[in-house]
Formats: sequence, structure tokens, C-alpha cells
Amino acid sequence: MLQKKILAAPSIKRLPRYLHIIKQAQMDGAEYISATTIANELHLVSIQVRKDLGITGIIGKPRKGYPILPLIESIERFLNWDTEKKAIIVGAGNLATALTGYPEFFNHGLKFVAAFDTDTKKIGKNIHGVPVLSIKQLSEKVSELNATIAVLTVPSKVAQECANIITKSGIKAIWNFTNIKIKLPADVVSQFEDLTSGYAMLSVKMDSIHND
Amino acid sequence: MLQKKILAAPSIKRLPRYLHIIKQAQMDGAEYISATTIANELHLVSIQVRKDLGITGIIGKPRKGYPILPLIESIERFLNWDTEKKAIIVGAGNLATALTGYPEFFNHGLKFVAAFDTDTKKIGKNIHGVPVLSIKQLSEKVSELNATIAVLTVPSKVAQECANIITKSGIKAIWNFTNIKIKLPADVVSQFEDLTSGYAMLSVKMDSIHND
DNA sequence: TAGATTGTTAATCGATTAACAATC
DNA sequence: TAGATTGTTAATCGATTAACAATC
Repeated sequence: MLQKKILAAPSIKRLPRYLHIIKQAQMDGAEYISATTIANELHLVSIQVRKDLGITGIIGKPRKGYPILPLIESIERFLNWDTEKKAIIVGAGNLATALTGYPEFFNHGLKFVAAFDTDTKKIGKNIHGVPVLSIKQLSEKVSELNATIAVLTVPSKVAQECANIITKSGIKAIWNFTNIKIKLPADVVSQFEDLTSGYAMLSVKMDSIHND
Repeated sequence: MLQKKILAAPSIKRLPRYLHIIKQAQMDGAEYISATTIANELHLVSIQVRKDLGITGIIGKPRKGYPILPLIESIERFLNWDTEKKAIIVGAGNLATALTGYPEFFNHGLKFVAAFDTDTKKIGKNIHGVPVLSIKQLSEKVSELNATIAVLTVPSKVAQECANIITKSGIKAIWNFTNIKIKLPADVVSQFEDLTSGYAMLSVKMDSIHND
């Protein structure tokens, strides 16, 4: 199998933003887009965009830029956004409702197939068409539905406990929205999403303006 | 005024995680906490924690670590989490419901005072005790309520338009949850929160496991 | 005391940016 | 042609990590 090239984490995080700009250009009827155009839109420098897009292997044309169609395909392939991935969401609260209703995920292959909760008031209902089930059914349903990703949106107190249930079910990827760094077996990957870190950044930026 | 020291963005983003661990230790009755303890909990190396905590100016004790009480105070002061900040939320959808109901923000000085929307079905109601008002009232209410932060959770199509309304109201800090890089006057700070970048990271991590 | 831990200075590592020839 | 843009190699910058004396 062809070894996929390695890209630095900051570069990977920028790719979705590039993709968004490129798709907009496509909808505007463009066939090519230059690194300069993308960079200007995102307040970056063009050399950074050029370097990041190097991973795609798509050859740009001098004076025109990159051909949009293969560029989109290549970025989506790199991100594995070209294949459907079935996800469960553990904790059927407000954040789960926000995430299941966010169209960007669905558009990029992430399909929520079930939500799990302990609250009997929630079980049996559904959020954005996703059925809410008892957490006791998790393992059974994961096998049945072939889910490969678990999104964790439970209160932090039960985060580790839920993570254990998830890993027992055979799921190897956890998107963790709790503020707990959960302990996982070595073969399980996870992405820690910390909303308070963004708030910290904003607070510090606000303060620094006054101290210039 | 004493010039506040500058800390790199990655360090600032780690501070909330440290704070969380330190507060847990405090609740467990500890008076001191070492960089080693924090690092182990977060799967980091102790030198990194030590370096980051250097910004606080709190002097640690050899063999014991840092005194918890002043350490917490100092981190909170650095992040400006020790003062109340009034925020409005623009777009009263699912994400707004999740954010206004997230206790971590409230605990760190972020108080939502009003939500704004264009949907007449939402206007007049409230989300987690926060009144939903017409976006037409935004400017007036910002002055009246002394809000200093706007959290932007509207559909991307209207993101720039809403940002314009926000900046006209005099607000100088925008926490942007849309996937649009909005254009802002130079004196307005913003924090761009991109949920798809986390999804990109998770997808790539999942893929790399199989290609080892 | 021995040894765990701190704080600081230096070294390393990795990401960003610069330089520039090649191209259409 | 002139000039905007690419792709690649080299230089710079900044964050992380290492080293180590000081301390309790």
C-alpha cells in the first residue's frame, strides 16, 4: 500500500478551511484557484498554503493556480472525508444536539447512527433523527450498526466510565468533548476538544489590547 | 501599570487544563501540587508544565511543588478569569443552547446576558435563563447590558453581516463559531473556533493507525 | 543525608517564512 | 514578452526539551 505522506498537525487543521474556500470558488464557477487567493481569504501567507497543499500532490499551473476539482478530491481523500464513517454520540445533551445538527459533519462523511444516555426521559426520543438509546445497549448497537467513532459529550464525572464502555465495544476512535483527559488503550485514538482553551485565548487577547 | 508577561498561544491553551487538575487536587485537600503530577495527568512532560507555570510568578517549593491557592489565583488572573465578563450570543440555535448551558464558562467569569436571533418563534423565549431578543435590538441592548463579548453561532451565510452589526454596537471581542473567517476592524479581537479541524485530526489519526 | 523537585540557561526540534529558478 | 504563480531548497523563528545547579 502506498504510504500516505505525513503532515504536521497545524497543517491538517488548516486543510478544512482551505477546502471550504476552494468549494466556494467552485460554486462561483471557478476552475482554478491560487494559493494567494486562499491565503488572502484566510489571512495567511501564500507560501504556507502552497506548502500545505503540497501534500495533495496536485500540480498547480503557474499564473492560474491549482485545478479545483482534483484539489478538492485530493484534500478529501487525505482527510478520509471521502468515505462514510458511522458515529455514535454518548451523552444526549445540548452539545449532542448541536453536533448532530451540524451539517458540515454530515457533508464530510460523518454520520451519526445512534445516541446514548442514561436519562430515561431522553431514551426512546431522537435528536435530529438520531435515536437516543440506553447506554446499556451501547456495545450491542455498536456491533449492529458498525459504528467506528464515538463522540463523547457526557458530564466530566462519568467521562472515564463512559470511555471504558466505549472501548469495550470495540470502537477505536473517540472524539472527546469533556474536559477530562481520558485514559485509553494504546490502539484507541482520540481527539481532545477543549472549548475552554478558546475562551482562554479570547480573554488574553482582550486584555493585551489594553496593555499595548 | 505592570506589563503582563507574554505567553505563547500553545501555553495559554494548556493553562485551563492545568487549572482543572489543580482545582481537583484542591478539592482533594492538597495544599501543594508538583509539575510532575500535573504532567502525568495530562500526558505531558513536567518541564513543559514548569515552563508554562513560570508565567504565574508563583515560586514552587523543591520536593513539594507549587502552593495551590496562589497558583489558582495567579492562573485565573493571567487568563482574566477572575473578573466577570458579560457576553451576548448571536444566533439562538443548538450550539447557543449548548454554550449557555456549559457550566465551565460561568465558573470562569463568562456570563451570558442576552441571545439574539431573527426567528420570531425563538424571540421572547429564553435558553438556560438567557432571554432571546430580536437582532434589531442588539446595539441598544449591548449598551444597556454593558456586554463586552459576542459569541457568534449563526449560519455561515449571515456570519459577516452579523459581525458587522456586532462591531457597530461597540463590542471589541468576538468568539466565532462559524466556519467563515470574518473581516473585522483592527481594534476588534476574535477567536476562531473550528469544529471541523478537530474532526480532520481525528480522521487522519484513525487512518494512520492502519498504515503503521 | 539522599533525592525529588524547582527555575534557568542552553540545545534541539519542528514549523513557518524567505529565496529563487522554472513555468506558462 | 512580462509577470504572476508554482515547487523546492535553505534560512529563520519559536516552541519544546535537555541539562544542571540550587533547594528543602
